[in-house]
Amino acid sequence: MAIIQALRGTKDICAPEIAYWQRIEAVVRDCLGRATFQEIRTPIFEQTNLFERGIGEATDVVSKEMYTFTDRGDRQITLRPEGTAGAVRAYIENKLFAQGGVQRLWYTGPMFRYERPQAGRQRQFHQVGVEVLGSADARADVEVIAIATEILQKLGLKNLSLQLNSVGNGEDRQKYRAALVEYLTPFKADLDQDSQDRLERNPLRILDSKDKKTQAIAKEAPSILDYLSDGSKKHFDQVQTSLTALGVEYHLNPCLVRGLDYYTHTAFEIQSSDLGAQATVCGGGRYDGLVAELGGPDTPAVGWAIGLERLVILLQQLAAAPVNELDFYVVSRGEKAEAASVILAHKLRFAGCSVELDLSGSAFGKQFKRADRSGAIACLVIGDNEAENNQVQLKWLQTKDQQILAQSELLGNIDQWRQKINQARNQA
RNA sequence: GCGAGCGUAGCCAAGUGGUUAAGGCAGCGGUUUGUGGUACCGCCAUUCGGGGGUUCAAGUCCCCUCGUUCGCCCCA
Repeated sequence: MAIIQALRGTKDICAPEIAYWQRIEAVVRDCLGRATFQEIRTPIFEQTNLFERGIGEATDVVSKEMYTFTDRGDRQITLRPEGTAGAVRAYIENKLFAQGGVQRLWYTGPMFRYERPQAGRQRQFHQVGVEVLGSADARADVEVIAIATEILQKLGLKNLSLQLNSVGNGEDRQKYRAALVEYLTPFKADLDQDSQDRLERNPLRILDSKDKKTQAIAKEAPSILDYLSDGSKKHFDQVQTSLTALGVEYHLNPCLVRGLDYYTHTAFEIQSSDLGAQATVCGGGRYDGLVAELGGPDTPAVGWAIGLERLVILLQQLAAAPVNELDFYVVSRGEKAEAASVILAHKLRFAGCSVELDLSGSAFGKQFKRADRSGAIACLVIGDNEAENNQVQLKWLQTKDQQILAQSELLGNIDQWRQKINQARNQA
């Protein structure tokens, strides 16, 4: 009980699981790199102010989920709960807009929200996100959505659905909000408690309540799509037409409302049916007002974030983690032989082989047992005899064939030996 | 912040008030002092997340606490 453990809602990512993370990172880097996105690394904490202004003080994230503290210089500091605000701050502060044209940025790293942990939800979690700044073109929305689907597809994920909506511009939303409140007010007594509370504060969120009675009422509510201005409507039509032309399937969901205040026009989520209650794998949308809100030039933008823990959960359901392929397992016995073993192992690694060296000093029998379990293709044996003659015994673990070689022969023709290793591996 | 379930070895666990806490996997040692995947044998929890209480007697019942899981809320 005296052991110190990781804080609630945080965890260590260890051996078999780490393979999924590395695979995700590789796919993400590849897809975003080819689409000319530049990685940006911003601080993990920022002035509390940034999130209050950017995300919105009334949102749940800001009002009750932030890790906020005062540092030794009396500064109000918050561990970032999401990545967009920091990326936009960096865009403004570094005057990336001065380079002209469109900036395509991506980031990855830990985010922090003080919430009760649950399946697919932690206090420290990780996101990959993209932000395209400086274009109001519907193609930017489409590009970004298409890349998200590409990443998920290349990871082999199934059972995903893209939910799509438009929340219009500020003016559209205000009109719609008034109409919605007008519609809902007569039903107020029939709404669930949370929704009643939200009627004034944040009525749009009532639309995606999980309460059955509320859902039935929300189903008949006026749709935001009927309140879009001509410009908003045209933008959204272009997005939809283009997605269809691309073959990206989507479900129009007028009840989709996102929890951060900065969204305008296109809003979307990619959900999985294999995740339990926290079904959203990727969420994003357009945020044309945020850059100006944070003190930058008026700059339209669109982006998304993917929750990496949730991806890992899905990948784990699909297939076991790949194990590292091992070429050689080196066993040795005796003082001279043991001294030779570490040198041989290192030289083989330097030549490009993967090599595990048995350090146990136990009997050969035990070392062979471990060699067998290591998954290595070949075992290299150095005992007193071999050490005496600068030789090594090479044992093929699958066939049990073995042969004595000069160490110089093995190292001198290592490419040929590696070919044989690969042949043996492919036959297995 | 609210609700429910769970916490026995590194892992999976049996145990539902009564003498010494099953079993399996992994690990270590041996049969086999230079040759593995099988088999057999041995070792591996003075103690059941922590604290308090009830009782002649508690892993087992009660209270508190911590952790964990799932759900609500919210979101990635």
